[in-house]
Amino acid sequence: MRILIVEDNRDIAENIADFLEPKGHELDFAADGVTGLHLAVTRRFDAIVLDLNLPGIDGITLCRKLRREAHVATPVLMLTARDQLDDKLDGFEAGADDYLVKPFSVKELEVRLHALVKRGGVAGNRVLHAGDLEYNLDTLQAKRAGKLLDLNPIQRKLLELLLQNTHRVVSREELERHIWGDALPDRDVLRTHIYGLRHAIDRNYDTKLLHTVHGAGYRLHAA
Amino acid sequence: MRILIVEDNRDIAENIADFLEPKGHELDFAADGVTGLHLAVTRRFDAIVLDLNLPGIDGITLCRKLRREAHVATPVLMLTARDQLDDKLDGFEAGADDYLVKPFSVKELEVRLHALVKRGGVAGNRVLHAGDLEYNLDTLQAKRAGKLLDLNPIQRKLLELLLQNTHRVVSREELERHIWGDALPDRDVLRTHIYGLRHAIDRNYDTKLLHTVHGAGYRLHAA
DNA sequence: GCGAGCCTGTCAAAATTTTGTCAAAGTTTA
DNA sequence: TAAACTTTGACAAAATTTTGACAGGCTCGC
Repeated sequence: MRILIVEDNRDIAENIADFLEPKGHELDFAADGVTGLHLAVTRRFDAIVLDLNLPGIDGITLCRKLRREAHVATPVLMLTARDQLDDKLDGFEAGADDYLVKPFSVKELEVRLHALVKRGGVAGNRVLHAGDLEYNLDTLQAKRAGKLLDLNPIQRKLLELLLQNTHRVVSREELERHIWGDALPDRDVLRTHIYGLRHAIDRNYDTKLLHTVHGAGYRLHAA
Repeated sequence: MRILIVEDNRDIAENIADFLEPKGHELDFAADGVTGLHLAVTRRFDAIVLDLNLPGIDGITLCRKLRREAHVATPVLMLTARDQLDDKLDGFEAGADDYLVKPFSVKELEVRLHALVKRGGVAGNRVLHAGDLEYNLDTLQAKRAGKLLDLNPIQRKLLELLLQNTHRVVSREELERHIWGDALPDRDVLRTHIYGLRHAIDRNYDTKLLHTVHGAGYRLHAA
């Protein structure tokens, strides 16, 4: 599961990480409300763990914004201190789906997250766009002008990163790291994959979307 | 709210009563599983509080019977001891909607009950669909084009997760964790089970529903 | 403006990885 | 014990990734 942890207490965050990451969950962290909100709306998560007390924006406000303004339906689990029991009702009112009282067992957290995701997992449906090109992160389908494109895994990863950065040039190295992590290949394999992606995306269309910026990288944009 | 408390510990039951009854809730009590089950099916409640350890029938069994046999959809909140954390997963699997670890604050119990009822015992949707394929979570029967399919337990779990995510690609790892939890098998057993499920679902039909997304996972969808 | 040297595009064949298939051997359950 | 279920393993098929070789394009110093 992809989980966002919004928690300013480093110890708690680490505790959670130590327990959940070995189990194969992917975690992202935010130490304050603003960062948390930003991550929550720009990326896709299966669940969000939200501390009630945060620097910047407090948890309840964040949750409310998420639901009312950003229309993000990702399940939210709130962390509250024992003496904030009364705030919980507000939490539910703001759109939280569950909560946990500190101190809590990480195991319990995991169980609850599972339950949440199982129950409400429908949310998602994030789609990236650029011109008449779109890419659905859930179905992993890419379309151009409504027509399905046939992409292989590496092409999909390339497209994902490029679409998340349509506003700027993405360097070769960024692309390489996005695909291979730190184990970069020792030859210039990327060239071939860009070639393939370009074919898939632009071959049959007049307006080209994938542009090369010599010496800098690539950029995906209409016009 | 009308609430059924199934709890053999008299002290705990009294505690709950002392807190909730003055607030205007109507409580019924059962001190063992059989009585609890009987009350749960013969009367109407807004929520049921269920101890995991009960004389007669244990909580999980009771819950499962309630959902699978008696088709009662009333929200269930389970009470577990700290060291029964592992049972919780079973609890959710059996159809519980929430749980609380003993010792707990009665106030917290009330908050959770409120949340559960508000959510409307949403659990609802006990039948999952995709195209002309359907799977009933209560009876555990799967049908394609109205015809019963013969599935084994692992195939059912696969189908369940895939149907809960008809819109998106489900990774091999997600599927594996759904079936085996953290004790993943060290060989690629999943392959064989997917093969089996595919046979059961698609073999005799023209439109295939179970699709492989190479390098990413599987996806169940019509068309 | 000119060419050397680097960067990038092109493509097909080879190498590798992933997935499908199925029967037989083990294991659990009724 | 029999029946049902799960795991193992071996091979086939499909798809993807890498390799390598050559061509064209871009930049920069001269």
